Amino acid sequence: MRFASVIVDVKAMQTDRAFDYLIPEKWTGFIKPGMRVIVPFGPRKVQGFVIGIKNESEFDRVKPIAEVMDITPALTKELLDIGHWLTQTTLCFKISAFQAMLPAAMKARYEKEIVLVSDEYRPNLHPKVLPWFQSRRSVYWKDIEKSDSVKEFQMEIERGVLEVIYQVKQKNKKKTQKYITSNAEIAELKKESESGSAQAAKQKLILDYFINNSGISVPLQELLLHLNITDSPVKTLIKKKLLREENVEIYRDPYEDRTFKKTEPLALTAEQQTAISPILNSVEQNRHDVFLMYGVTGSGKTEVYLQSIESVLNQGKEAIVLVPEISLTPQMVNRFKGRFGSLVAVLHSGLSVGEKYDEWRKIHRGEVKLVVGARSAVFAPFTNLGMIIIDEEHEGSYKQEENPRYHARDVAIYRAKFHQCPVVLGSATPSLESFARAGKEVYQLISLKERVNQRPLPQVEVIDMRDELRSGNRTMFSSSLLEKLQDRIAKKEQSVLFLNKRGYSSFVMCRDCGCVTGCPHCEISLTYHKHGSQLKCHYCGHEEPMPKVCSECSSEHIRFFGTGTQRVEEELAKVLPEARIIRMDVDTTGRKGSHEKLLTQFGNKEADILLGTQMIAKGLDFPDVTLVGVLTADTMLHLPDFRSSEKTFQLLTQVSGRAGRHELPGEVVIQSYSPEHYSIQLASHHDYDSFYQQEMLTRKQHAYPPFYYLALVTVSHPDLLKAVSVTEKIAKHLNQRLSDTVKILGPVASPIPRINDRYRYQCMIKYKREENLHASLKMIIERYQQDMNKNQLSISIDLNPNTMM
DNA sequence: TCGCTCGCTGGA
DNA sequence: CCAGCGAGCGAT
Repeated sequence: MRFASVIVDVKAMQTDRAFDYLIPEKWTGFIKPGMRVIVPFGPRKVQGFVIGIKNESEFDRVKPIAEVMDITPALTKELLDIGHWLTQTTLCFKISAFQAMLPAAMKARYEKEIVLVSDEYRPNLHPKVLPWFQSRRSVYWKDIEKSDSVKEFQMEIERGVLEVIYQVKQKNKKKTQKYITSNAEIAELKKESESGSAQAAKQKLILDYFINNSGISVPLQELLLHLNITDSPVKTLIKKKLLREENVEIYRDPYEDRTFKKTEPLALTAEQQTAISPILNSVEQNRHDVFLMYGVTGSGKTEVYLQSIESVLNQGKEAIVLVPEISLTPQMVNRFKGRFGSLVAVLHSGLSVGEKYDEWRKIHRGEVKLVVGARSAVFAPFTNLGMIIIDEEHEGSYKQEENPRYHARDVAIYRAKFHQCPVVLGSATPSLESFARAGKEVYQLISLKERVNQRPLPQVEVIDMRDELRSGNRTMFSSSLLEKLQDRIAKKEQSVLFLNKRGYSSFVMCRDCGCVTGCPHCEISLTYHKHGSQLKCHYCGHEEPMPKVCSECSSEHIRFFGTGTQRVEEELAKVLPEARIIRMDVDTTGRKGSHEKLLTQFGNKEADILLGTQMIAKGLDFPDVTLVGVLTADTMLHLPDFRSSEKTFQLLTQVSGRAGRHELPGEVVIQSYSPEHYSIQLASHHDYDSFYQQEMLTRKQHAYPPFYYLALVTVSHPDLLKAVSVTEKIAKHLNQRLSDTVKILGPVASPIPRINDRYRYQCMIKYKREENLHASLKMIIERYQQDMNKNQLSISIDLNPNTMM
C-alpha cells in the first residue's frame, strides 16, 4: 500500500498541512511528488498537490486519490522545496505558494452539477424543475442559483431523484486544431473520385487534392481556404471513412505574426568586456555569485545580458531574465527574440491565461531555454538553470503585494544557490539594499559608467514652478519647457512628456469652503475621470457622477486640482496647436496590444510628443527623442513612505535616460515645486553616489532598511475600535516575545486609514536579527484565526514591505 | 412543531 | 474555504 501526502486547495489554517490519500493500485509508481491530483475532501472534491509518497499512514480511514491531473509533475522537486521555503519566509499557506508558482490556468475551477439520476424519473419531476431537464440530464448549480426554483431543486435532491456532483475543472483548454488526412489507399480515393456523381463536385475536388498530395496532413481551415469550400463535403468524406480528422494540440503564439530580425552579438566596449568577464567566469565554474551591475542609462547592460546568456546556453543550461513589466517594453522582447529566436518564451501580464499556459508548457517540456518575463517568471520550471538576470533590479514590481508576498530577487538568489549559478542584478539606480550589499561585498559590484556611443548624459534643467507662478505663468508648462518643445517641433525632433502616476488624475475641491470630495467608503479623495464625467475611487471602485454644487456649502465653485494626462493633452493642444500628440495612460492602453501600437506609431514619427505616465519611463529607446520633460517631479516625494526619495530619484534618472540615446544630444527639463530637494538636485546631476550617501544617512537616522529589516502588520476591521484594540494587543504581544533590540512602532493608522469601509491600523517592527519573529507572527495569526473567520477581522503580515501604504 | 438562519467544525 | 449539522428562534 502506498500513500500520498497531499496539500489541498483549501485556504485555511486547519488545512495548511498534508493530508494522506491512498494511491490506487493502477497509479502506484505513476503518481509522483509535484503532481496535481483531485481528491475527495469532506463531501466535495478538491484539487491538491502531492508533496510526498510514503508506505504507511497514521490514519485508518484513508480515501483514495480520485484523479490525476498531470502526466509529469507540474512542480519539480526544487519548486516544491521553494514552496515550503516561501511559506516560512512570507508566512503564507502552502497552497498559495504552490499556486503562485504555476500559471493561473492550472488553478482548479470548482463547479456543482445537478444530474438527473435516471431518465425514468423525468416525467414526475417537480413542474418547476422539469423544464431544466427537458433536453438534458445535467444542469450547473450556478445557473439554478439565480432562479426562483432553488427550493424545488433541494426537494428533488433530498428525494433522491437528482444528484449533486462536485466537479473539479481545469481552467484552461489546450488549444487544438483539426487536421485532415486521407484514410484510404490512393487507388480507393481515385475510384471514388471518378465514380462520384455530378452533384459531388466539391468532394471530387477534395479527393483530387489528397490524391495529388498523398499522405499529407493538413489543417482543416487551410484546406477549406485553399479549395474554397465549406466543411460539409469534408464531413461527408469523413463519414465515408475516406478521410480522417485528428485533433492536434497547438500553442497559442502571442508573437505569431511577427518576424524578429536576427541579430548577432555586438562588439563589446572595453568597459562591457571588463563587466562581463567575472560573470562568464562564474558561469564557467558553476559558481553561485550575485553580481550587481550598476550601469548608467544607455551603458549597454542588455548586450552584456545577451552575451552572458549565450555562454549559459552554450553550456546546455537555461536562463531566466526578469524585467519589471514586460508588456511595457516590447523593445526588450524584440532584443531577446532577435538574438535567441524560438528558444525564448515570454511571460507577462499582457498575455491571456491560455497564452501564459502555453508559454509555461514550452518551458516545462524543455522546448525553450530562455524565459523573459515579469516577477512570476522566476518560478519557470527549468531543471538545469545556468543564470538568472533581474533587470531594473530596484523596481517595486518585483515584490508581490498579495500572498505570498515574496520578492523575486530573494527567490532568484535562493534558486541560484540550489543550481550553483550566478544572479545578475542590473540597474542604473540600484536599490539601497542592493548597493549596500555590494558595498559589504555580499554582491559583486560591476560598474558601467560610460554610455556605449560615448554620448554624454543629457543636460538637465530643474525649474522652480513657484517662480513660474510668481512671474504670472499659470499653465503647467514652464516657459523654458514650452520654448524647447517648440524648438523640437521646428527641428522635427521628438519629445517625451512625463507625468507622475499619482498625478494622473485629479481630485475635486470646492474653492469656497475648501472641501475635497472623498470616497464614502475610503479615507481617500475621489479622482475625476473625464470619460462619463465620473468621480472614481481607485481603492474600492466606488463611482459617482461629478457633482454640480459642493455637497457641504452648495457653492458652484468646484473645480479639479492636480493634473491628469487628459488635461495636459488638452492644454498642450492649446499652447502648441501644431503638435501631434500621443497620449499613453491606463485609458489609452487598456486594450491588448494598444500599448505597442502607440509606441510603434511614435517610433514611426507619427507624433511629435509622447505624453504619458510611469509606463513610458522604462526601456524606451527612440533615436529622435531629444527632449524629456517631467511636469511635476514631486508628486511622489511627499508620500508617507520611507522610499519616496529613492523612488523619485530612480524615476527621474530613468526618465532622463530616455533622451539623447543616439546621435542627437538630449536635454531634460524637470519641473518641481521643491527643486531644492536632494533627490531632485542629485538626479539632475546624474549623481547616484551622492544620493546613495545622503539617503543612507537618512535611513540610518530613522532606522529603516538597509540598516534594519521591517515587518508590517496591518489590521483592518469595519469597526475602528476593534481595529485599534487588536493592533494594540498584537503590539503588546510582540513587545513581550521579542528581544529589546527590536523597535515596535504603533499601533498607528495606516497611510490610507480606511478602505472599503474597513478601518486600517498597523504596527511596524524594525529588527536586525530576530530568531523569534516568524514564530511570534505565526502565533498571532493562529490566535486571531477565529476572529478572522467570523468577525470580519483581517490581519496581513508583510515581511520586508516595499511600501507602507 | 415545523422550517429557517446562524455559527461551528471537520476535512485524510 | 465550504458542506453539513445542531442549536435556537420565530412563524403556524
